[in-house]
Amino acid sequence: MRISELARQAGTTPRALRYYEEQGLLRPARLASGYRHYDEQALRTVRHIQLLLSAGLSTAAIAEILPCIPDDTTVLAPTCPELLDALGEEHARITRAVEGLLAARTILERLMRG
DNA sequence: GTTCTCACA
DNA sequence: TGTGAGCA
Repeated sequence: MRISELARQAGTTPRALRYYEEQGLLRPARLASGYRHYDEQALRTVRHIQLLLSAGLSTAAIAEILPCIPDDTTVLAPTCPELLDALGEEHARITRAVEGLLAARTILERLMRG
């Protein structure tokens, strides 16, 4: 399928798909016309990308994690043990971010109480 | 009509 | 990431 079709099925925009490619997250084939060509697998990959982005991961981190996710799975399988360290860092980063937000919320609550 | 690349305030 | 230009 072409870029607009994949974008439609994935609920995103062609712009975003080109960006993913630029970041090394997708490698669509090229038609003689120069148009990008995506297979059905691309849709699953895009969904994985969106899931990881929603988890707050950087495109760089996603580029490393993506190849460790089986093509046909919705769940993130621990196929690459060596990746656990990197994921642990992301987890720690998110934990720090959450703590920061909780602190910010506490300050706002105090301000609102007057 | 659709996609491509490149550039931008 | 959006938008527009200028092509093919």
